[in-house]
Amino acid sequence: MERLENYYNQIKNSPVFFGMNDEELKGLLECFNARVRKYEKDEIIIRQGDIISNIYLILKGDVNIEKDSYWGRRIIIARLSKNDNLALSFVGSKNVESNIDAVTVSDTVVLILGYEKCTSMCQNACTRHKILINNLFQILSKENIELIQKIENVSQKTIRDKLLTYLSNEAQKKHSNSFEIKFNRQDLADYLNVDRSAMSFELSKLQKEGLIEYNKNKFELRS
Amino acid sequence: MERLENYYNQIKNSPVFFGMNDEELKGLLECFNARVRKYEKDEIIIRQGDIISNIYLILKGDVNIEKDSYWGRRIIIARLSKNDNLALSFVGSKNVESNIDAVTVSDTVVLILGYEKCTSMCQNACTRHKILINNLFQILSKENIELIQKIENVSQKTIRDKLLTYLSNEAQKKHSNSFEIKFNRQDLADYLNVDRSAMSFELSKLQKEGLIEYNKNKFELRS
DNA sequence: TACTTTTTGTTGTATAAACAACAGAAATGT
DNA sequence: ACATTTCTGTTGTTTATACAACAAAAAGTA
Repeated sequence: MERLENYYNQIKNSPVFFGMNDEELKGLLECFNARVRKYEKDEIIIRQGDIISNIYLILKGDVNIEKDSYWGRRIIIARLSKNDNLALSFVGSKNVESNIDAVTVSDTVVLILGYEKCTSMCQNACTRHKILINNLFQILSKENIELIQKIENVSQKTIRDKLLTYLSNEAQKKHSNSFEIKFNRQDLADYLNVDRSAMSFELSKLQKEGLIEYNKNKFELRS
Repeated sequence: MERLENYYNQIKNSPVFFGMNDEELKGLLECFNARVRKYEKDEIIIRQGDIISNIYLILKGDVNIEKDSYWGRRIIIARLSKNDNLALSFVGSKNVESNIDAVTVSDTVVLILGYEKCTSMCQNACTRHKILINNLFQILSKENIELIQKIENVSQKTIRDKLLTYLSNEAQKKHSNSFEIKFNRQDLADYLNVDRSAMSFELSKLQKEGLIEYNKNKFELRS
């Protein structure tokens, strides 16, 4: 059984609670009926159709945001990890059903906050709530920008362009030409929305041409 | 010259100012140095690389959110219209450059609010500011959900599936099997990320097969 | 260590889409 | 009303990708 206290420092430093002092944070965690929950690999945290009224903060592990298309083809919208939030936009849009699944990729620990209850109780009056909503606004902004970047990735017309766009963006995020990606080949293909084998083929072509080098999940962009 | 007063009622009823009384709204407009600006067709309101510190609210007209890909191919991320906001996520993420263009599709009127100035002045203290940030959080949530839906649209593997997914989503939004879309063919193709002529061909095939009927921009889904 | 399962890379073939070029329709301007 | 421009639909050809089937490598298990 995981205890909240084990993660206290991490929680305190997460973007959700940025700018709060200990007192405010502790008050908030109580007000929100904060609890920690553990999931195993391949468990579903959120399902399409769920109504979300909790804030989910990943404390440990990796989670796929997925969507199953009409004929069961899987689309990976995003890969989230430590300090990321799940389905925050459905907390903001009340009574809107989730249009995504959140599926664990590894053993995962999540902090869950009962958003609804607290906001109706304190009427947004307390300082900590003001800080929180400001933070949530900023977090959602970032998510938004990343979704736009993902749209850019999948909107390239060839597999080659999708790969190069994706890898360049990753290099930029990591501030280095050499970096590790979190996707395995199948997941990357589902993220870029292409066939895995065709993508593998294109990857080795890019390597042969000297544009990139890779070994398993370590990639390097060559000038 | 357009005057703010001409749009006062519309502004009052927009999602940005939802839940405010006249006094709060007027105070806010003043505090934000609200002004109205007119754009002609094909003008660029926001450019990639801009730092955004204003809130933009469309009062009249239509605006494309676009991105130019590496070799000048155009991607349409979204088509916005009356009561929608432009680039709100870049207001939330300070000092992040816009990664999109906002381009008018017709003559357009926009309300501009100097977000930065006001928030630094009033320190989030006033009631109206609390209402505002709550509203912005909800608006951003909706945008987020729509971006995910767009990802679903463009992630279909065939033109046919993209069209059917898009048209079904539109029908659902309009609560009717018969509806009008705002895109012309080229824009729709850029939105779905396919070749226009191939898309035209697929549309008429769908019509011949009896799945849809259309005339110009009016579409009907047949069971 | 040997065995099984999962992941990744390779190839050939069928298929769908991009592209180019054009014609007709619709909209716009004079 | 006419000319001009923009938009839409159609077709043939080229090209890239999905798909299937398999081999090799890596990871996991007994």
